[in-house]
Amino acid sequence: MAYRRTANVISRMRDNRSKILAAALDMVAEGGWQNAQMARVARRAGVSVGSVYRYFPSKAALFSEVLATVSTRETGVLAQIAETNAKPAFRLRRALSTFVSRALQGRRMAYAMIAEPCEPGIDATKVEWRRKLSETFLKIVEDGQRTGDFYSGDPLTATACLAGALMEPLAGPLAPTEELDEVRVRALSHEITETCMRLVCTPDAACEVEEKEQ
Amino acid sequence: MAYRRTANVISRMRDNRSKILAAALDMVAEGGWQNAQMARVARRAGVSVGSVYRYFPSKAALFSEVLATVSTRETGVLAQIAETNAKPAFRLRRALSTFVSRALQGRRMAYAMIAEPCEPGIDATKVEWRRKLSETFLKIVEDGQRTGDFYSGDPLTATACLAGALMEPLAGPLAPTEELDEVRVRALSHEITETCMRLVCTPDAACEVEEKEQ
Amino acid sequence: MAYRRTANVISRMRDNRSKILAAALDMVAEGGWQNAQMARVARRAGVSVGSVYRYFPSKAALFSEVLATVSTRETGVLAQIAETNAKPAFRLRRALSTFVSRALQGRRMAYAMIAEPCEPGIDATKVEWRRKLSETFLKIVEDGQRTGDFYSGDPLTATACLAGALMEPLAGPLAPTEELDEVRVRALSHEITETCMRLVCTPDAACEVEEKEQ
Amino acid sequence: MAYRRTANVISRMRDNRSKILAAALDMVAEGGWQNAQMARVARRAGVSVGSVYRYFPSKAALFSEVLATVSTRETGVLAQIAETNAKPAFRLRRALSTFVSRALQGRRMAYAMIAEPCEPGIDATKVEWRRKLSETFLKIVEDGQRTGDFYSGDPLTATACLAGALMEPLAGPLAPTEELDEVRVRALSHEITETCMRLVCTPDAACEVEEKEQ
DNA sequence: AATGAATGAGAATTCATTCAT
DNA sequence: AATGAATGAATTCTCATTCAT
Repeated sequence: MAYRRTANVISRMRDNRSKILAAALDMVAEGGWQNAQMARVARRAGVSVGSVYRYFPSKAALFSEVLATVSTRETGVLAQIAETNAKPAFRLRRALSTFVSRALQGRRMAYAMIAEPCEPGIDATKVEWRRKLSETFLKIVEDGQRTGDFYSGDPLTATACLAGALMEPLAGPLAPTEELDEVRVRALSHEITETCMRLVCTPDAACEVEEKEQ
Repeated sequence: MAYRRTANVISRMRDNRSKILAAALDMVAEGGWQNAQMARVARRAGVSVGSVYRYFPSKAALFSEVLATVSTRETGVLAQIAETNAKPAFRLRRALSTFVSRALQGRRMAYAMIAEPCEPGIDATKVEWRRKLSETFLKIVEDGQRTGDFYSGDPLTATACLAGALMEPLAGPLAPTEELDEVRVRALSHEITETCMRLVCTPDAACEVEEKEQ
Repeated sequence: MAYRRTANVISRMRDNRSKILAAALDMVAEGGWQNAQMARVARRAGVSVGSVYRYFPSKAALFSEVLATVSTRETGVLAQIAETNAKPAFRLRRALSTFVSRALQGRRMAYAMIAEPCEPGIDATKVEWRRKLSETFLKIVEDGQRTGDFYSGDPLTATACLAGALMEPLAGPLAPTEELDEVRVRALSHEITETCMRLVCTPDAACEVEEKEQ
Repeated sequence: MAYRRTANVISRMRDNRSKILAAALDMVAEGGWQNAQMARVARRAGVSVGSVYRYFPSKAALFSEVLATVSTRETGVLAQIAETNAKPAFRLRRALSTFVSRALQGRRMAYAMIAEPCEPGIDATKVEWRRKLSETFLKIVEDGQRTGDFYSGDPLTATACLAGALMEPLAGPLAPTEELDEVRVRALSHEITETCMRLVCTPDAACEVEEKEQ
């Protein structure tokens, strides 16, 4: 009995923690960082404000975790691509276009992650997320440098540039006010991907891949 | 007499407006957007809160102007480089490394301009600053495409990528917590510049320039 | 246990809301709309400013409710009289004199309700109060028109005129600066009532009633 | 020379005072009491803020005078009617309908004078204006009582009631949000006038007059 | 007499966090 | 463990009035 009760309590706790985190994530996904007040999160999660503070020591901690969650999800998708055995240029192109496509879907959240100002306290985690995103490209870049398909040079700088070059041209189009049709999305996606490719990939290697893709 | 009186009043007014703007700019340069409260700005400028509102209709307006001032200053420097008659690749390399160097000096301000979240009301101007920065590279990129030194493709995407690739690898090092020595600054500067070059510039054209530079 | 706890909390909440409302009402009753600052209300109610905002979304909302409370109280008294089975003229006279008497007691509040300017945000409710006051007379007037004791004509205009004719001669005497003795109060009350009677009631019907009253 | 200079100065002073007063009046006539800030008045009058304070010791003083000006203008029109030799009931009806018509033209100003909350400091003058309006009817009422056309009773109360009965039903229709067409204006005007007549005028006397008017 | 820049007290409102129950 | 009422510091913005020039 005692054991089961404990188990229930723990699982209820897990539940609450998850519910709160999910609620917070949803709010950001819908209204960005501005939407994010502790009381609202609590209400949305169906718990009290006090409970939010039981599981998260502060607002910054909660939303940092939200950011980290999304960060992990997105970099996870890219990491899978990075671990393939395909040619580095192929993997890179795939990773880049995947990032752009996913951003242009979940737009509001992507905007929050990429361009929207957030609470100063969450800031550090945002930097971390950008670092992680860079890192995701690291394996691909290193592989490419090894095969000679990619330029040599400090791979950390290269990947950071990659991340920036990927996000910056998205900032405008992701803005909540912007209207995006299917055609524009495709064009944007292609253009950004190809431009970013050049950042690390020699023209020859890049071309070769394109042929293979077809 | 009347003339001088008027002149004095006007110059005092100019003074005050400038003093307020300068104070606001200094505060951002020292403590980022977080430092930015109207009352503090007033005190620092040596005027009353009301006077701040005489010259700037709102907090957002004041700090937008701060942002615009820095933006104009920085893009101005780059624009001068862009208008040179040198080879596009040369101009580009010069512009890129100038941007990085200047950022790594005024670090706190650069961090505010590049990575730190700001008030939503100021955000619009921040977007504008990023757009202007992209635009600064536009002339160079178009020239380079014309001469064939640069890759073809949508120049607007290319310049946005350029801006992102330039700023992103700076975000980490600029963070107020980071320690930077002379050596690291140089390495960083060189590495970022060369990586960004590749985004738009064919390897041949890029090399050629390097020789010329020496 | 749990039940009692909940009950206590709820009753405490009711208490606080009431305390705040009561405090706000008292302040108006003592110093009119000028006395009405959120911080002062909070202090007087013995709660924090934040608590005031927990129960009332804005200053306008709080004081609108104050106004509505008084409005309901006063029109309630009159409505009871209106629903009597007595002759319309009798009911009307009774309602009018009751209104005047009550106003000449709670003078400061009556002044606030009748003559003192209030914040524009509260104004809508003040208009509503005047409308309600008119409406209170509506049943009596319609009954009187049916029995032929009252003049015919648009009853809505008649009741509005009635309300105005009732309040206007009170505005001066209610002014906080004015001194009122018992005699003057009586005379005023009688005079106003009888004058207002004539607005809707034919002389014959009015007289008849007077006899009955004695 | 000196004399003429003085004369000029004085006339310029008169000019300025008038200009300021006129500007203030216009502002109220256009946007009500809310529109009324000293700086705006100054700008509109084409003088400096300081000059406004040269001629009017305070905001309350300025706008009290605005109120008094309009008050005088309106009561003046009514006073002329009151001084006629026509039958009291005729004069009264004429005065009442004139008041209503004029109000339904200059609506914004009428709203400010009758229904809109104003600055507390102007309050006293507003009471005064209402008193003056009452007083305007005094001569007519006294004449009517003398001829026996009007009911007897305290004429001061009667006239105050008259003023209230006249203004109250106007408060709603004058609201800046309300739409008024020609038909409604006529109906309103007639209804209010006739209802107010009954306040002081016996039915017989009132009828007689109507015939004469035709 | 005129100017208008400067003043600064005040007022409303927000929301992360705490803690008694 | 859960609740959610209470807290109150912090911040922006307004505008009548003053006074040096």
